[in-house]
Amino acid sequence: MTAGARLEERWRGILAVHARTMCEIDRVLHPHGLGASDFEVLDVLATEGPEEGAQCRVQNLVGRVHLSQSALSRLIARLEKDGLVERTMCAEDRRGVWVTLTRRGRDLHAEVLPLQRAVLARMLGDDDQPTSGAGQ
Amino acid sequence: MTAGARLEERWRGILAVHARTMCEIDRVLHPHGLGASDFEVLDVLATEGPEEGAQCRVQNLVGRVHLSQSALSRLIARLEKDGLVERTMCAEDRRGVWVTLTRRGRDLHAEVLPLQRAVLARMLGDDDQPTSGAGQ
DNA sequence: GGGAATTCGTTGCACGCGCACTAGTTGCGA
DNA sequence: TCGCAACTAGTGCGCGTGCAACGAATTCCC
Repeated sequence: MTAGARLEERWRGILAVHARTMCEIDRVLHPHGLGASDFEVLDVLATEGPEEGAQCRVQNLVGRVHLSQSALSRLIARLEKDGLVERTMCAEDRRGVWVTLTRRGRDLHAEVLPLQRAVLARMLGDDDQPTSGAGQ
Repeated sequence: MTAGARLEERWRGILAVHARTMCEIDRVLHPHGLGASDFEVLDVLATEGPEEGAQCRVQNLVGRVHLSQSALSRLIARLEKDGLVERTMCAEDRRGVWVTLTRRGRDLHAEVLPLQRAVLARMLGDDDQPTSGAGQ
């Protein structure tokens, strides 16, 4: 009984932190034409292959971001339209698609990374589970 | 530098737990015609006023669930359409709207609460921050 | 008392998401 | 060699969400 309530409380804390942080990341990234999911993909791409021209399959990305394949597919299409990534056919397995970060995408990621980190520091570093109605 | 990476790691952990738990709650609740947000509202309503006929303003709900007013407004409309809540005019402040849990809504909440708690126990009770690629 | 500013809930609109399905490719066994 | 299952990525569709604008009611302040 108390254990259930404790779990509930913890869950609400996670919900609160997630909502506020996500919302803030969105707000900070929006002026740069990105959403939180967009950044997540860019970040994975930049982390996976720091060197120029590093490639990554869509399938590989699905496991690392919290999106369905369809959502990821469309998101990559938007990113490509904005010139941040490029899609190239995989010669070895013609079903697969290589996704590569363009120079522009890499630069944009480097530009907004500090902003995202600042939000994280502000939201997570301070307190991470305001138990009851602490702040607005 | 390391602090930033640590923050990033923690954030990814929160993201992962949130996504998996939320998704699982959705899956468990869906057969009962509810989504995670629906349950959240029902739960707040049931917690706020355990007694029959307890009322709550929409405005009051906005601060407790992580949704915009517009989303909440439509959600309540859906809940009302399903006969789980009722909207009545507030005589004192005619702008406001009282939201009351119906008998059916209260019963449904009592029915699915254990399911949600079970998911929470399974997702949160076990481990809450898988540092790196621990599980699928 | 009367008009401006504020608050409350709803609605028009566009967009991102997941589910189910499709098209194309590969691997395996008969 | 053929056929079938498994897999990869993309697409049609419906839906829930947030932003901005709106109408209605209230409060403030002169």
